[in-house]
Amino acid sequence: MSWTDERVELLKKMWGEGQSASQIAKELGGVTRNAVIGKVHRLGLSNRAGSGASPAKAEAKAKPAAPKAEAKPKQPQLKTEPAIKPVPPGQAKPNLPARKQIIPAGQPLPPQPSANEISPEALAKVNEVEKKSKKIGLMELTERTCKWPVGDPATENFWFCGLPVQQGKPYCEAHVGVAFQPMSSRRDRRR
DNA sequence: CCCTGATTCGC
DNA sequence: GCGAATCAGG
Repeated sequence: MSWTDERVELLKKMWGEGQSASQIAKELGGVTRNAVIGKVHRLGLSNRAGSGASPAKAEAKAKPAAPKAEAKPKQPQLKTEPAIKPVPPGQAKPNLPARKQIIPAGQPLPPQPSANEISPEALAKVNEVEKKSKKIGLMELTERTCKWPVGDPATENFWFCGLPVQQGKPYCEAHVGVAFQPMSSRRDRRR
């Protein structure tokens, strides 16, 4: 892949938005984050690195509007999540919405408002992932392992997903998908 | 271990 | 110019 104008523009845009190099690379496709970083540097879009060096770099842009107001974008990953509706993984084995209300043997779920609609895609994904889950035990849980419980805690066949978590989240990507939902739009997922 | 950007240097 | 490898940090 080459750096076409469009790709460079997208790069600039995303970088300006504080997106990480890996995210940009992922979006662009065909390039690694290294490529993105390299390009960023060549474009002179370098960030103010706080590597202890004197950041006496004053950026003087004659730009009318500089939409950059991050105090210290050390971890720009933390974007303000839109309102989310956490769905506690009460039911160890996510079942299809055949029977709506399921009372798990373990802990009683807090009164679920009603709608428990999870996108079929997400559910399907979970089912697939479940096969590949590491099936780790409670002891093996770390900060980076998906803590989604599978099975009945009261029985032998109980484990945790254990796949790499999505950064910042307690679950892997698939399980994040069913645990967190955008407030208003359960419909349409990008990608 | 996961991630981040920064830099180098052969291509 | 490009980007993998490496470096330095969280």
